[in-house]
Amino acid sequence: MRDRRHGNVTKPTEAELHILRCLWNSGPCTVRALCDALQSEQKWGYTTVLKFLQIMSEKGLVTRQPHGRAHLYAAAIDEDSVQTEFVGDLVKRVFQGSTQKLVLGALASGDVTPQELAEIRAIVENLERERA
Amino acid sequence: MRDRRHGNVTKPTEAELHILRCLWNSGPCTVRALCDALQSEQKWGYTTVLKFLQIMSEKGLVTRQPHGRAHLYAAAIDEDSVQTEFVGDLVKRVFQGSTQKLVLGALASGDVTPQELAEIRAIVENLERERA
DNA sequence: CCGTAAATACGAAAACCTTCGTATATTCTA
DNA sequence: TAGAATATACGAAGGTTTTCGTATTTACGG
Repeated sequence: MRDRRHGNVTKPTEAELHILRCLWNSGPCTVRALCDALQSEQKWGYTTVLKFLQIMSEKGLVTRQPHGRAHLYAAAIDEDSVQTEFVGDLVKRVFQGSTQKLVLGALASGDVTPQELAEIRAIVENLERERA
Repeated sequence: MRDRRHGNVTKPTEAELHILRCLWNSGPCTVRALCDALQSEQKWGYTTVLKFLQIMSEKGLVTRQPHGRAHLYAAAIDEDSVQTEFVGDLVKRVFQGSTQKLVLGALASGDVTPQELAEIRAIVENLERERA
């Protein structure tokens, strides 16, 4: 098994992210169920999805267990870890290491609703209080 | 010329980012100057860097103009655009469209200094004021 | 028990990215 | 001016990702 691990988690590819998102949202699925669930965003054939799952299984991104004649696949890593990893990567690669710049960029680039802004402010204030 | 444009900007690859970072920091460079400047982070051969620049030129990521016997290459897109694009992409791909979650993730994952926190809070407050 | 449908395994083609090697053109310089 | 540097152009090898096609196995219905 190839091992591209860097810190602790393998960074999923684009296709793998699609599948993981589905698994995170829907919980463990069979290949068929995944295909159906993905129907709206991806027009993948059955064997394509299966292949991805096999690869992801090898990489340790999903687990699988028998379920009748088929298998149930489940995400083996949680969404937060992946998010944290991608953020860290992005900060290093395009924000020259500055998390602050990333946050600024996100706020600037964005469609952040007033409610979200308020929530973000709350979080920041919380962090500041915690660290005081 | 291949065209992978999605919104308006072509998303640079890993190697391309290294080069762009250099160009953003140093301004227009010859291939040789780039090689030297990259020496610390990348051990690329001359022709490798040249090849990247040729590809990037085709993609519209850099411009070039004659300069003596050689050429001067310059970034054709600014850092902010690229940062914005990558953030937007990340939000869509791993934060299910929520900029807020990205910001939260960044703050959580991170080594953000107290000063940076304060600056971020200021920005948020500013945005809130602007929108009020 | 047999054939049909559904699931899995295997392998491979095409695209993209990284990385050079080599060949060619251009320019100093001794 | 001939040879040595230096630049550029071209092409190709090797790795990863995406995407299926086909072949094989498994299970159920008649």
